[in-house]
Amino acid sequence: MAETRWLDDAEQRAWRGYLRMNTVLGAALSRQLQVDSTLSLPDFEVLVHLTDVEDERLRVSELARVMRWEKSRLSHQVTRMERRGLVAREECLSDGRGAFVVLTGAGRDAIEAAAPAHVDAVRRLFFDAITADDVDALAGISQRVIARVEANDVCPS
Amino acid sequence: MAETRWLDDAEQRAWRGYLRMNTVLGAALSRQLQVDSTLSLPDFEVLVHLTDVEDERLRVSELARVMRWEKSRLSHQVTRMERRGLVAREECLSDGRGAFVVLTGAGRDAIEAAAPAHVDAVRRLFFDAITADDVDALAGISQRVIARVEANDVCPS
DNA sequence: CCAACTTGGATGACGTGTCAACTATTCCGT
DNA sequence: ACGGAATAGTTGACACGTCATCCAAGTTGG
Repeated sequence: MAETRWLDDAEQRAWRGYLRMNTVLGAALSRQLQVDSTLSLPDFEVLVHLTDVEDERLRVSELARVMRWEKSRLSHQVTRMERRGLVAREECLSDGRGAFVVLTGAGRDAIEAAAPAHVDAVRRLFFDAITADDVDALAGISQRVIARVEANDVCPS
Repeated sequence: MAETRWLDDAEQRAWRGYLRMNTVLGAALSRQLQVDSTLSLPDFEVLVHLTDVEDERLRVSELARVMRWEKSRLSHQVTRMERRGLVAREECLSDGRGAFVVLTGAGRDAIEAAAPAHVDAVRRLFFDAITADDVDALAGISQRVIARVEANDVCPS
């Protein structure tokens, strides 16, 4: 490998800014959820995907796939959520190995209560701070970076 | 609160893209470090700040301040790094409560070995994927969002 | 049919982060 | 000088993520 090319001034500004935006925005949104609701950000994501489907139930592996989570991560998360009654596990009759994750009434209540304030926070803290051009620019940047990273990874999906 | 205004199409694209860029880029960079070095991303950050100062030593609270980490978080991190010999704690003579975090030889070796590949990864996965205009746009977006979030928080810094 | 392989999922160990509680020192007003 | 408040730092409990491992149930080739 040739000698390392370090970041120039503009790049440093952008990189540090990006990192810091991530941390402060992520922290603010997750704190907002914890304060205004009974849900964490990971809880919220799981419940969003469950409410999105017909029967409010999904096979564990299918849920992991659409969320792009590792099976193990989802399994741990479901264990924690099950303990609090937000979801339930149910066995799959047609495949003895399989399991469903099922939305419970408490889970539905929780996300319905939490969603409006969360969306408001995203709008208030993010979209209200930037212009329509910024929105498009960011969408483009994201797509290009994602493509680059995934081309770099072993990416057999 | 009036009824919630949900995200429109362009906003959804930008938001999902942004979130996904965060996760894939963060995962790729932290995996790169773990594979090519003996350091994690948090290890790396701590060591960067220690190598940045004159004596390669900082008071715990000063280090926490410049990194914008909670004291508690830093204390846990230092405990783990101390266990691996990357840093050491030293008591402060002029203030009986205080403590220094000191870079060790092993810590210096570790970050010198890890830094080039990490910077290369940032360039390759991020800056090589976007244009100079994108860099400036992102810096601007970040600044505005950070300002907005910090205005929203209780922000007595 | 059955042994090898694959797949779905759970689990345990450990690193990381937050929050709340705690200890020990220093500071400060009277 | 002394008692209460602020400060420095650690600790423990718990949530979250990753990795490696394990197990049970399905699949498949001979």
